[in-house]
Amino acid sequence: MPKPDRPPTEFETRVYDAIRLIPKGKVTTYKGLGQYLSCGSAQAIGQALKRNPFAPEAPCHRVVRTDGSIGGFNGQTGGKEISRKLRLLKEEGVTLSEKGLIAVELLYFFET
DNA sequence: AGATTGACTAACC
DNA sequence: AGGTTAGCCAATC
Repeated sequence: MPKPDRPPTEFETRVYDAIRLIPKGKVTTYKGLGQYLSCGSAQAIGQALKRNPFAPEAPCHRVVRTDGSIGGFNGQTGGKEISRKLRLLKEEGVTLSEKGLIAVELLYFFET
């Protein structure tokens, strides 16, 4: 309603394409994606992800912050949507603490 | 075309 | 340990 969808830009397409490569049970960070995309701004990545026009096809829930905290989901940085993200990850084998910190050996996909 | 925004980070205080 | 500042960069206003 508020804003009509628009065709994804080239940059966004690259982001979605990248996260699609993340296997189930693994995660990556905004920064890691940034390196893969040669983009020095993780924030720009986050912005691309928040729009996420491709629902489950682009597993944006597998992207977390560099410090291990959960990051955001569906436009929010806390609340209901975040809970959903946590649950999704847990079902995929990524155990998180209730605070959003990853409590297992991190299985980062991208990363140096 | 210029200013602002933001699912980020790192550096400082 | 927690709050602020500064840098980043694509999208949006």
